[in-house]
Amino acid sequence: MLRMSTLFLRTLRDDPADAEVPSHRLLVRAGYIRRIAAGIYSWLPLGVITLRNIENVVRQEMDAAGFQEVHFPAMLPREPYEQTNRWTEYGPDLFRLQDRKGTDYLLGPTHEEMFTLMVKGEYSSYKDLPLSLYQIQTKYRDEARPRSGIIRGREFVMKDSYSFDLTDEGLVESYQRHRAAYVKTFDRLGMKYNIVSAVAGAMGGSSSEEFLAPCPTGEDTYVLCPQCGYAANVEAMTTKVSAADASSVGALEVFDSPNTPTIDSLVELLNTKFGGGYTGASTLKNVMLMADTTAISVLVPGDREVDLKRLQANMAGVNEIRVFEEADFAKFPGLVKGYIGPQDAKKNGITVYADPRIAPGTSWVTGANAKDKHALNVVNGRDFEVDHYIEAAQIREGDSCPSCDTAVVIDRAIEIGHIFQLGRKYADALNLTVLDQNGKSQVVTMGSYGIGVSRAVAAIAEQTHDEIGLSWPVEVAPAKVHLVVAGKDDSLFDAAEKLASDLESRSVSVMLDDRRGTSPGVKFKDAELIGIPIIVVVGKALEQGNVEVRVRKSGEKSEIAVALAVDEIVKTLATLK
RNA sequence: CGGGGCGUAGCGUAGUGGCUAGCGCGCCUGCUUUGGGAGCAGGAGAUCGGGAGUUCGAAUCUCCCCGCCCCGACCA
Repeated sequence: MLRMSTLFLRTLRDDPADAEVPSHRLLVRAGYIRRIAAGIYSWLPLGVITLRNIENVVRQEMDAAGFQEVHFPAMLPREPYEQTNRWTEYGPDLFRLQDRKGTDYLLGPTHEEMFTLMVKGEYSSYKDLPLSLYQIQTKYRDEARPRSGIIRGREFVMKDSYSFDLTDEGLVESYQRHRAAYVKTFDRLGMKYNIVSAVAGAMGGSSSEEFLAPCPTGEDTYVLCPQCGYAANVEAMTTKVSAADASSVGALEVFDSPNTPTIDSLVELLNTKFGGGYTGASTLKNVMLMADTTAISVLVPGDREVDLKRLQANMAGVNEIRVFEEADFAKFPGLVKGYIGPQDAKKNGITVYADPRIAPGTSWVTGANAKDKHALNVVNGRDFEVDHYIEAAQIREGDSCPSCDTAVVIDRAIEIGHIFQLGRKYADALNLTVLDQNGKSQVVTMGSYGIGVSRAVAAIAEQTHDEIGLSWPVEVAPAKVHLVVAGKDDSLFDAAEKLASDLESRSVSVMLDDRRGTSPGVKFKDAELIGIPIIVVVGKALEQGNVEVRVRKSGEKSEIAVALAVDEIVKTLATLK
């Protein structure tokens, strides 16, 4: 039982000045967390209990799925990360340190290497597979910009699992088992979430999905189809455009277009010169970029920007994409800034990437590779060639769903889970092999699965709070019942003590506000701020032998005879999520 | 890393060169009060982020440094 008379807790009446998003503001005000440094937080008793509750739900569901818990240190030696090249690849996001002898260590940002090596150390037969291991552990990433309280911290608690299989089919099965376990976990945590397709990215995996908790303060943008349920991270959204028939399009025509540095000014000129009907979407934008050391041009419709994040996510093996600078243009004298078209790309030694919207046979207005000149009727496949099609254009609300053509909606969310099929990258690098039935050595294939446990505290707070405070789902709350003594009479305190122990004997955890001399108003405000799902008031109604039961989320109140209160509360709890 | 903002008691803040750095919340003592952040009286609590400088005099002006927040870049 938590007693407020002695609980290490101080609620704040004012919002902390450094907190902006609701979860951060309320978790600090209600005394769950305190900031220590940018992106680094301490957990006070209420916070620790809440975090543990989430951990336990996660742990129970992992165990129920047959995955086994292990634990690694947070501080790790350099060598394994050297072998997978991540000591270098991870870059400045990796916290590094040295011991007294000058030997390098790191604080683990994720533990693929350690899990791979652990399995390698114990297992060497196909008979031992499949295997899934997990841990709940503190991770460290020196984020360029920690933000939004515990939504993106530099130290955070994560559950990470890894599956080990002999075959690709086995990997798919392990992946599905993790997916199912995640569904159960997030359901129990009372979260709203969408499972969206994600880009596997540099990790080299094939299939990847994210569990996104929708909320306005989320940092991830995703599309959702209201018709068929298609959901994808913006980066993974695909565009379905069919080829056009260009046989009736006239020959390419170059025309004078002075002073048309922008798409708008070009469209205006087109409409004056060639009659109405031209829009930004009629024009073809040529964006020059450096993909590592290669100069590329990316084609998108003139009314859309290139989404560098999407482009990068879809460009395997490229570390850095940046826009052309003056020095780059200087190296390609054939490119006339502001008047670039794909027609001469080959001649200029430029690799052409095009968004799928630039379908074969489509006809465009674009630069003519000469100052103050544009070209009309520039047809893909006839007047220029595309080397690679790639999802590059910015996605908009109303774009059509790739599976059913309905207009999609765009929403924001917090990423709370990510599952993906890693494949053999780490097993290869660290030489994790087992003998198969024929006695032949086979490289193991892996999956990797994460849940942001401390982030889930924030995500749940974001999704469930209201204007007066937090409002936890039953499984997560630091206690199930917040018992408030409203009044000064000893009989009230005695009745509350009795009710509290009766509840606890029925496994209903209680936080008892047994503070003497604290006014009822203060106790009510605190209860609402702290967000325990049921608030029971032992006060003036006791004269009639009643207590008042309030449901935090709905605000419903009812008076119940003390004798019936425990049963009634147990019943009410069962109806709440 | 680029842009913007900020740093005064545990929290929220006032104070643009001049007296002992002010107020609210919280905290301590006493009395009163107890169903919606109580009242009165008394009290404790500050290296004004740090350093250097300008000045008779600096929280306030100048320079350097540190830290924090927001937007963007970045982020399996």
